Amino acid sequence: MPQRQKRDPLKMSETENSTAIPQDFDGLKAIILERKAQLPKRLRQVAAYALDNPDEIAFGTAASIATSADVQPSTLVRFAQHFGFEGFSSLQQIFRARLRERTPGYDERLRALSGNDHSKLESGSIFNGFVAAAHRSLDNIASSVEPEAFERAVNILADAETIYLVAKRRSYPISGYMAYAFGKLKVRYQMVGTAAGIDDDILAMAGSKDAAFAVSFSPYASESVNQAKLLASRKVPVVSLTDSAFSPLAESSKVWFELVEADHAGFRSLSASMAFAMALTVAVAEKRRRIAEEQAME
Amino acid sequence: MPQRQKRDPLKMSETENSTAIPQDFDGLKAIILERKAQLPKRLRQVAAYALDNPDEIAFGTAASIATSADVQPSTLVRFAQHFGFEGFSSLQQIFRARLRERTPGYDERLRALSGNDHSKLESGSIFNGFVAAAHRSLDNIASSVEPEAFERAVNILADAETIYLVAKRRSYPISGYMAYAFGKLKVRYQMVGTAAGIDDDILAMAGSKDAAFAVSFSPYASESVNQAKLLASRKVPVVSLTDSAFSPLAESSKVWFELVEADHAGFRSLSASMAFAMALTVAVAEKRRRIAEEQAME
DNA sequence: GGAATCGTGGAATGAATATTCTATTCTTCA
DNA sequence: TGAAGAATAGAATATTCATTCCACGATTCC
Repeated sequence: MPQRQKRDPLKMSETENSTAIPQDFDGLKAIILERKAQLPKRLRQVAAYALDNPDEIAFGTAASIATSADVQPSTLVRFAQHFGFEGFSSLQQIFRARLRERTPGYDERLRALSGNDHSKLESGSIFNGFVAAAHRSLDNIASSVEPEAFERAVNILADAETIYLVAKRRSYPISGYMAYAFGKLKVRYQMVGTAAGIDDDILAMAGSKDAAFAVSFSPYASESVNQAKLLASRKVPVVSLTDSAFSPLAESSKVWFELVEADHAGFRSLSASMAFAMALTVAVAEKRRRIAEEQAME
Repeated sequence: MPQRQKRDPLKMSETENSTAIPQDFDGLKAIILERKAQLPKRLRQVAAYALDNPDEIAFGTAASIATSADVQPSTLVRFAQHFGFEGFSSLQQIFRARLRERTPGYDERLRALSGNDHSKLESGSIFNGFVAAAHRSLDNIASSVEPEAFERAVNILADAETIYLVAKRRSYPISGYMAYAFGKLKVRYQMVGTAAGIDDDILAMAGSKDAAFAVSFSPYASESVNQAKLLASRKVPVVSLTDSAFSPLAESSKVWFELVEADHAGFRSLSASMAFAMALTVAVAEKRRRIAEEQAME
């Protein structure tokens, strides 16, 4: 990095007026947060980016960071000078020092997970418990979900005109999130079971060109099971996510996944299910994009 | 870093003869140690320096490192090329990546993932990516959520008569799941923003004896932000979950948590958020149970 | 409402950078 | 010993870099 000659000391005093130049990352973060309200538009944009992507600042070049943050390189320099630094490079040193000081040792991780500060407080152990359970759940699906089955599920859903999402109660947030993602990805979908009463009408529109994704964990919501059955009888291919090979959903499904969320104190979170749902959603969208590309080629 | 045109492929094959180019720091370290004995004098000098001062390699320039290691800059380039890299810069990336990935346990998981069957199929890599991202997210919250803040949040919500849940769009599944869990746990709650139009009426019922939990990630839904502001102005304590210190939610919140979900290919799942939400929900319910017990004793 | 200050975008600039090239020194084996 | 090859040092080069500068909008303040 260029180490230019120092600026005129007299001019320096103009900028470093009120507070001292921060010497470490925490100090810098504090000052940025303190002044964030008074910062001009672009500088605030840089501030937000810097605190959200400190690693990028540490390693990137002014040009690359500027592109990522959607700002001019000169804005980065102005930002640094605004906080009393000589230029962008000296600001960058703070971000680099932050990475240097961190001990990337095995010990730290171990302490963070088992014996960290959280366990000192009463609620802390609950927090730790759920984080650990989520880790276990993820380890679980990585091994229990068969790649071939996943591939088949993606193909089924990618070929569908409309994807019907069936989920109730505990599973509902999963389909809710998929609905959100499908919407963003421009994949046509239809949620089943939002408003009471009209479900049958919605399901009546489903045909063999469509597909469905059903989620239900024990104790299985009878509605979801029945709706999956109904769809299967109408030749709509069903992909399902459930927690047991004996799930009533399995019989109605062309492909189904067994996903057991690890629990903490009897409560299960949805961490692994969410990762699975997102993977499936994106994989389907990606597959569709590729199909569309191939068709455009012809 | 200068990205020159590729070298002559024929000349390339001279260098990258036997083994593949290492992709991570551990692999590089192994190869260096393996070949260290056969290395020429200056290259061995560089090898020793590199393994002893990895941070210097990560942050320094070729010139500065060369001076420290008492070597010519060109020697660094030759060293990098000796191990199959295109130049010094690409070797440096390895050292930088090492600092970026703060979690040592994560490396193993990633390698375990990329080595399993999933990577053979096209959709498999997407699946792996999201599982890995979820792991990273969980590692993140374990260190970024302060136990004291968590404790305060639990206290606020446990003392509330009714808990108002504020979330839109991407965050909606989180509050949806909390609503489900609160219902099972017999904690009085009220979702905000389900049916259009009546939100203001619902919020009008909230008072200082209640509390709110708001979730919003960038790009922040203006509705959520406004509703949190409104609640705060009505003396309703607000606990919030968001992804940046710059989140507009932070201003209105008594306690707020910064939780950045790791992304895969630009898509973020909700795995860590779900674990957090569940931990908070159960911790609140647990706290309430204890309060109720204490009152019963009197 | 006009002047003045501040913030911004974008091109210009020279310093610094990684890399290549070549002359020289050091090994190695006949 | 002496030639052939590898390894090295150091200058040369093209590129990239952070920074500066200036013109143009946007605010703010009389």
